[in-house]
Amino acid sequence: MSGKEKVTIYDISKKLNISAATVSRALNQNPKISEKTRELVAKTALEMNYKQNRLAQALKSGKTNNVGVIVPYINRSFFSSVIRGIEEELTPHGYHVIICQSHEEVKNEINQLNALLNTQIDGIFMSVSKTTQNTDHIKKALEEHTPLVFFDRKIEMSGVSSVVLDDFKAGYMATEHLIMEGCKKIAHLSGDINLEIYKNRFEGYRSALEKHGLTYHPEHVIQTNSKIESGQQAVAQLWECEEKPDAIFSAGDYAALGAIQELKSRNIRIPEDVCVVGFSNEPFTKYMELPITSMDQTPLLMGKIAAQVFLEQVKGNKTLTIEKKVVLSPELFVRSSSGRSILQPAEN
Amino acid sequence: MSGKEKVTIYDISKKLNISAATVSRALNQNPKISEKTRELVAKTALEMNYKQNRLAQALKSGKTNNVGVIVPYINRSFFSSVIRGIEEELTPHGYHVIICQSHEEVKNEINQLNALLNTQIDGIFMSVSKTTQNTDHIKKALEEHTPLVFFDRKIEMSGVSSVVLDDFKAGYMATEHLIMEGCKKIAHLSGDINLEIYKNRFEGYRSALEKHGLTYHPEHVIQTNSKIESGQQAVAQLWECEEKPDAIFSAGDYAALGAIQELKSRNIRIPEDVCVVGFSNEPFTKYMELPITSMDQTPLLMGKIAAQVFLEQVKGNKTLTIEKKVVLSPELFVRSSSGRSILQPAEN
DNA sequence: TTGTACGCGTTATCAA
DNA sequence: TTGATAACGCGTACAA
Repeated sequence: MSGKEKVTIYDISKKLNISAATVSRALNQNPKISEKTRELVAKTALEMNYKQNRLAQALKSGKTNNVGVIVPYINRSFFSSVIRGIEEELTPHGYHVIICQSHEEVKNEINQLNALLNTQIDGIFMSVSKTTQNTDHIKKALEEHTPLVFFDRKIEMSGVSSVVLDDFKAGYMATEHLIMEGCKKIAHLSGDINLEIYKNRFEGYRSALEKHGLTYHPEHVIQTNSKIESGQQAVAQLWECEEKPDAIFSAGDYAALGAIQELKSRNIRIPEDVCVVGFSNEPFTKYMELPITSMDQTPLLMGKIAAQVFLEQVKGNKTLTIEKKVVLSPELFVRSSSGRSILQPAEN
Repeated sequence: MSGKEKVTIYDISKKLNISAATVSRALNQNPKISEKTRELVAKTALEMNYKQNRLAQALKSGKTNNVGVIVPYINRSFFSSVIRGIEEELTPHGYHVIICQSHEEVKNEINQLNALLNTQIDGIFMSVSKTTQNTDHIKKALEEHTPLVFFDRKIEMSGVSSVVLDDFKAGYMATEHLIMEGCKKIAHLSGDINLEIYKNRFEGYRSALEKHGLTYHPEHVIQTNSKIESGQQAVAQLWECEEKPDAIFSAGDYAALGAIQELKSRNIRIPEDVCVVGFSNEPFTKYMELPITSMDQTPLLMGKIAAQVFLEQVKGNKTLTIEKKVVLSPELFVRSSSGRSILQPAEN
């Protein structure tokens, strides 16, 4: 009903016969303004349906109050939960979160990153794509002095903060759990070893084997991607070995699911004959008829901490860049796919 | 290495001893500029690592080249696929997509909507939250003359375009499929009837029953939410009826999953004793040991069409608002949970 | 306590 | 073909 065209502080100032500066000050709770005018302006602004033009404000102040998040996919439970964590922490501080997907393609990652920088974002949170080898685009971004926080999948560079999972520990814990369940020949479905996280999970697996005096069989380690099919193929390949595994620790839930499907089709009992552990604690792992044991990465916490690191960075002295590396501990949710000792199905 | 501070067209103009206006024109492929200066400017801009300040440009032009998408949750396969569709269609036109979540809360929906409008977005795509009854915030948004396109969950208002699924048809198809499989007593797990989509699915269900001469039992319709538990409870409730159902058409996949879990725990065979059909074609439906028949909402297409509707709107005459209502046809993926006649498990 | 004037980076209009 | 200048909407030193 009220105004069709955008109303500015100038319109308000004309109506009230005061200067635009006064209106601006009144609206921004500037202390040196009379209570009377402040109220009058507030009232009039409301009446005229005034909306602050954040573009102009941002252009002036150099701050947009927007932060960008770049993730491979938004529909992975892990990533969407991290985003949720960032949102929850940043919203009270007036920040708005812009979400971008790289779809695991560096090309998109570069585009999204540049788009965000061009839009004059106040900070960037990112988890690099699997195909990111060259890091020039990230180095260039750093030159712009936009705070950058890596989470989960980081790239090692000085001056950049990161919040990641202790993937080594996670790999170690998962493997040790399988050993405790009595497994002796534990196979590992690894992810792309180019990514630190998968390398660390693998190292943790290997270390646990060693610690417990189990021999490491290189042919029991199969590289998979996050697809169900690759888990199926991995099992097919593993069962060609003369030494068949009695457990599988998968670095991803989807591959674990595929492995389970393939094992079942071969009439191998789970967990009696083979125990399976996945990674990420995707919701479906607990929905399954045979719920899958999985490693939780505490994504909500990861997002919140990443946001806190960012806030410290912008609140602090701008000229000095602080580098903060946070490492979170994983949590194993033991379910029927590996819980031989569990009598009743777990609640989680 | 190059520049620490932001370089502007003014810096370039000083370096080349030409006016900033000329630089701007050269950069914007303005026809009345000599080829020589154009190249010179382009080269210098690159050298100086010039980046256009989109904020300033947006302030000037009134266009940000950003569009906003508001969905209840980003980690639902359906919504993330729609977003993907919008992205694919809009990226080639230079638009960038800002994603927001309402978490099914009107309060958040209002906040996100206002935040987007304040950021001077060029258009908004939205799927309203379940709790949205009052539509004042949307009406207010319309007054700002920002193109708005509803998808999936719309609110009926004149002058607003929408792209939705033919939910009546979907409900009808699902039910008819069950009838074809020989089911006579089909129960329905409905969603929140306040939302048009769920109401239409229910109407479709009812219409199919009628068409095929089956009696409608009100006690066979249970309202559920999108949680697994509500599906379990619904079955518990249904099996208290004297007339036990021999099929279940659920308006959501999660409720369908819960229903299946409960049926199994009661040793009821699927699909022999009871057939189950879900809705949304969430990925997990085909991962299950017993894959679930589900209705696909062609989300990718829905996103693309919504984007096209938006493009038509901004390309066309601004003063006249066009209203376009697109209705898409659903597609049923028949799987083991209802496919009695299927001998081999379906591929999809 | 309030007003004046300027700048943020860009583009568009008018002259030259 | 190019230059000078105003304008987009806001915030803020400086002056009053």
